[in-house]
Amino acid sequence: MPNLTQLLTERLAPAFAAVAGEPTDPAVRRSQRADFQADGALALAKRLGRNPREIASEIVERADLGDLASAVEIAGPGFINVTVADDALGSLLASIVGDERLGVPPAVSPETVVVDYSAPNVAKEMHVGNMRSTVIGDAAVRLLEWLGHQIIRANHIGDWGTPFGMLIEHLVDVGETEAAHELSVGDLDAFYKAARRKFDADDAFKERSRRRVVALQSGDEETRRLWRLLVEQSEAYFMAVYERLDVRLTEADFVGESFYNDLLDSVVDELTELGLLRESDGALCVFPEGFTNREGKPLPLIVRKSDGGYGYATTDLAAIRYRLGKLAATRLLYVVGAPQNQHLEMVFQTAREAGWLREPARAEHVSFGSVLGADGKMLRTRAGESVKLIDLLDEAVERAEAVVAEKNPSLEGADRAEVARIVGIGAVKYADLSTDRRRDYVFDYDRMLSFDGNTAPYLQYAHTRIRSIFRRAGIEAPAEVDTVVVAEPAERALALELLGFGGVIGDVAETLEFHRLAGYLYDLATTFTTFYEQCPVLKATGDVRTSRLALCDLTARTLKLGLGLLGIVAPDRM
RNA sequence: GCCCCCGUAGCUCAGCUGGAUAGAGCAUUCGCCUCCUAAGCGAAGGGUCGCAGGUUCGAAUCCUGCCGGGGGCGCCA
Repeated sequence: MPNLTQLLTERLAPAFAAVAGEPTDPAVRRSQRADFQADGALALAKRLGRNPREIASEIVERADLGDLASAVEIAGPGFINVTVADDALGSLLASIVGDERLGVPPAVSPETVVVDYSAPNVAKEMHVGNMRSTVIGDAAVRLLEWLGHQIIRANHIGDWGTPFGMLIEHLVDVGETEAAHELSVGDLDAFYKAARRKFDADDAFKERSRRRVVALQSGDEETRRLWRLLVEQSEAYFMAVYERLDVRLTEADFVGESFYNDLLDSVVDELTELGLLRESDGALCVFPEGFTNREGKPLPLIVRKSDGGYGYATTDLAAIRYRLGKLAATRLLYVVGAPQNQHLEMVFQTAREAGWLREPARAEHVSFGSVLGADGKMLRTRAGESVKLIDLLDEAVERAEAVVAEKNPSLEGADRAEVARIVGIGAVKYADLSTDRRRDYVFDYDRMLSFDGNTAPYLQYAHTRIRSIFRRAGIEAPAEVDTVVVAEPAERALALELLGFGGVIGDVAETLEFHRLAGYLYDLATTFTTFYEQCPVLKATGDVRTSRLALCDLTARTLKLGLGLLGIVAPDRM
């Protein structure tokens, strides 16, 4: 069952086409004056050089809205206002009562989508920047998977490059057992910094590190073993953080930079054959169309450094070629911070020029802004260091537990701890997902854990409140209904809101603007509470009671599903 | 110098391909618990949509130029 906006668009489209002489978008949207308004007549009038109200009335005469609309009016300069018939609302809702997918069909043409996200660096702490990538990427994975796409999770961890000479030498100095311990308990920054300190202060160590890089790159077995130890211990730690965060990433999703090592030579070969490489200051570069440097000259993407080594650009090119070729993906999502925008666009453009990236395949930079502290600057500890993600999460859960303990003293022990975890983690994720990802946002525990406003706890609570209706009454939600009664204004408003879910999902699947889904869920929850205040459920009788129960259940399921697609759990009680 | 992102109520944010009197939450003020969880609901006040032009029936939204904030601009990733 398509969503209402789509349904109205389909019904109006023939009339628009007839008047326009060609396919024309009716431009249907929700309205404050009526249920929906179609604004297409105005644009059409401009194009035809005619009076918009006349156009609108011709369209209305021709349009066959059948039983869908109870009133169609022309207002203002030429808006077509549509009031949906109560019977239509009732039967549309009834049709999704028994549907697990709430009326949202799977994608018509499923794609293979690679989602590149999280990407922490080996032997480096996970911080809030990794969190945004992880949380947004996880939401993308959940949503697109639910829509039936084939998802390949790509955790492009930083497991290669010059720092590893230094890290391995430090590992040797500290001793494998001790180093493994340090890394697995999550003291990654200390390990990295110690190595860095020695590297900066000790020339002999620096020299050892350089030789070690060469050994690593030439495949020296002992060096590779030590390297793998570093990677594995770090991965074990990352997995612990992912578990805490409750995201879908698994061990199998670690496909680090090192994975592409063997493919780098062939990337250079292919780019050479294509004539895309040029030598510049000793380095081999691609100069993708449309990018210039500060002198206005073509901007290079350095494919091979003047010392013969490869950098991250080459790895990214190998990865995009691999994903489009070997993995046959048609959609590539790079959930990476905004500063990388130009680099990624250059990689995409190069892939186009190389013929790897062709329609209908597409690559998208799912860009995001920074997490700021209360001072409006990048989030830091009092000591000025970047905040460990795991500490951030622990504090959120701790604060959530205090709030839960205060609000609901009857919840104790393991139950309370579990609710605190769900609320705390949910609050952090929701704060991240509920504002436009491109913008920076201020990290504020008090606001994100508030039960008022557009927060996870508010939505989670709205869900539990509905569940408690059924629990207290000792009844099940109706498995099916013939129709849903929408006599009261609050019932109508809720019905319209519920039927908007599919449209939002489609929109977000395309734009990956998860704050729109968040905003929808918040609107739904507030619309529900109004309904709940004005329309007694358990005290109602007959069909009214049944349909109100159905409205409650549909709301709860929509909230649970919607939050679930954002990676947030909606508990039954809290 | 060039490029990208951002600028909306005191604060934190929405505002979907330009559409009707710019919406929430917090904070402030007022009202509502013999009634399905008051962890809630209702109402009020609060806006030169950074500034100035332009496009048009119509601009927070599109274009141009400024102002302010952040980021990027060749061998780190």
